[in-house]
Amino acid sequence: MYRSHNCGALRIDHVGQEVTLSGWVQIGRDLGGMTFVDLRDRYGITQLAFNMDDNADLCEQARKLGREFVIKVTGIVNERQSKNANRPTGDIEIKVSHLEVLNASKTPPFTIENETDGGDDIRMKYRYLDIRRNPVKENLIFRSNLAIETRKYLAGEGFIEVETPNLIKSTPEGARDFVVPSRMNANQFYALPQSPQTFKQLLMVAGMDKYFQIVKCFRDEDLRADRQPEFTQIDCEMAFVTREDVLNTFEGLTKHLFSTVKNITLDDFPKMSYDEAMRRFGSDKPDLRFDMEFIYLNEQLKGKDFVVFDGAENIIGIVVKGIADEYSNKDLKKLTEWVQRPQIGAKGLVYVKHHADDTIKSTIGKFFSEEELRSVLSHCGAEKGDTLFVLCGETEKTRKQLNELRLEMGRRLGLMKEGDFKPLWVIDFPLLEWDEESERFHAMHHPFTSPKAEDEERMLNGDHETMKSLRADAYDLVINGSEIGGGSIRIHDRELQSKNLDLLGFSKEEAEAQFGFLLGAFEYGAPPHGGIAFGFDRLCAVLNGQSSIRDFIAFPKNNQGRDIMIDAPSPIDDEQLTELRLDLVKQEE
RNA sequence: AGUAUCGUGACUCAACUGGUAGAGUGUCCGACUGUCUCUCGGAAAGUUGCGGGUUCGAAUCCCGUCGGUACUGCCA
Repeated sequence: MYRSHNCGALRIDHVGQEVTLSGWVQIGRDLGGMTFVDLRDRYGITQLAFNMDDNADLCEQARKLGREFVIKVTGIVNERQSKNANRPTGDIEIKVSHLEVLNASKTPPFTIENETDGGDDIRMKYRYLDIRRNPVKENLIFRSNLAIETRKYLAGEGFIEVETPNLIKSTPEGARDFVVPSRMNANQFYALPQSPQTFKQLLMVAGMDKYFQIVKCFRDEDLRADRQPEFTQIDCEMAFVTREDVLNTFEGLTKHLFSTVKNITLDDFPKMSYDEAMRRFGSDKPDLRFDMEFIYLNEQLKGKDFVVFDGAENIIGIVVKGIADEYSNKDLKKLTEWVQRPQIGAKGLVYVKHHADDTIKSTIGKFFSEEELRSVLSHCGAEKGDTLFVLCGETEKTRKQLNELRLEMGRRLGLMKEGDFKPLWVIDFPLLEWDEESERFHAMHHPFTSPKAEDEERMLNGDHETMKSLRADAYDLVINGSEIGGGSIRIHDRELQSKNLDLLGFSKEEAEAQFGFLLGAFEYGAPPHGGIAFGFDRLCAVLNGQSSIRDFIAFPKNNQGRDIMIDAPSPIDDEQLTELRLDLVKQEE
């Protein structure tokens, strides 16, 4: 027997019992006459006590233990003479009578402690040691709880979990596919799924009614802190539903998860159209933890012979509370440079400071009288101490830039408070997106998304401009400015689906070759259906107020998509290549 | 692919912006009978990622390269 209890289990009531514990040596404290060893496992830390007077040999053995040795001990639970209130097991210790080293350990490259993590590269290389650390360990436990509660809730709602294949067919739409050569079918390839999209729709045609799956998805695109090449979705599809049914189900799921895993009760989620989100916040995933809403200032600021404003399509501002006296000219210059960085690309930054002493200072003082500036400030609801920031230019770009500034100011002023959760449904996304480069439409969500019922007629007959204005029955859940997931009501009519593929630039033959199986299925009684998918990794991170999903994944990949620990991807044998009938092209430059 | 930033003992960082590479943690040795980040004494440990260049002199400046991270492009 390796253990009768774990290292987090023993309390004062166990005093007198003989127990056996196994675990890792966290640290030893050698006091000469006696030695204490902290024994750690997933559940906690228990102190082991060795005394020279009781058993000198054993005490000598304990002194020789190094960090991260795996040991097994047997002994009597004793009440401590000096207790440690900081640990759940702090009232007791084990008076060890038997010690066995199950496995020695080299000194780890970084110490297994909450704070003293090494750099990212060394943590990833020794991920199995990193996971021994409390923060990472707890993240993985949190993830597990979230998955278990998701299954509980959806099962309770009558959903069934169906697995879909990982070796599927490559499609040109959307992200790049990871591709797997087929040995048995020479010169042909599977693709790993970017999502189980078509399969879950086929399950609806198959009458499975309410499907879900916690499933790995794969996209061969560049990585970010919140993006991995393989990631996990809570994927779901329902038949005979409207948008409201889908939203209600997943609002219910989200509330359930917050309440069971975080003990937080969420109010009903507000809804906002895509257009409104873009207009008020310049983003399709606005962070509603703070306001700083956009204020449109064409009327107030145009026609005063300031060419920059007069030539702009739109002039938009935000009011930042209470920084007028805090931000020096130098600070504002730095902020201006910040918005001028190529990543944001604003031409300049106009500000109007309303100081606490009621004076006004502005970059556009030359072009506007003080009275005019005061009137603008009051139009914007700015008070003493506030600063109005203004960007101008082409509407879409300006909104995007001002969104970045808004988020930056929110960060600087500490308005993104930990423990504050502001969910939002963004609805009525555009159906199609015009891509200048390829001169064709892309599906904004995906090619199976249904237009809103009232737009269906226009979709069938409209011209190019009409197509740009079509709205889809598509929706995203946004929490604290992070896109948690999205979905749509799907097309279930063969003709409408064909039309949509046609708009997306597929010829009849291409459409048949790529999606024939789905179009065919639609001819055998496809029910109206819709669904949604949540990014599971991102949900874990957002619930914990973190922006990186890596520490919620046991073995994540780095920026280059590499697994540092196992060193993948890697070359393969010539034999394997031959078997797969693959030739490698020499890399040039 | 681009931009920014970082790379210094095992780990985390410092080194006055060009003038003898240091500290904490860890490791090793020794002392210590109630510690719990034990304490105290001592020791070992560095080709400053790599390759060039400028200079009397480079961790520091320049060029290149490799690697980490963040962002942009990209990601229905």
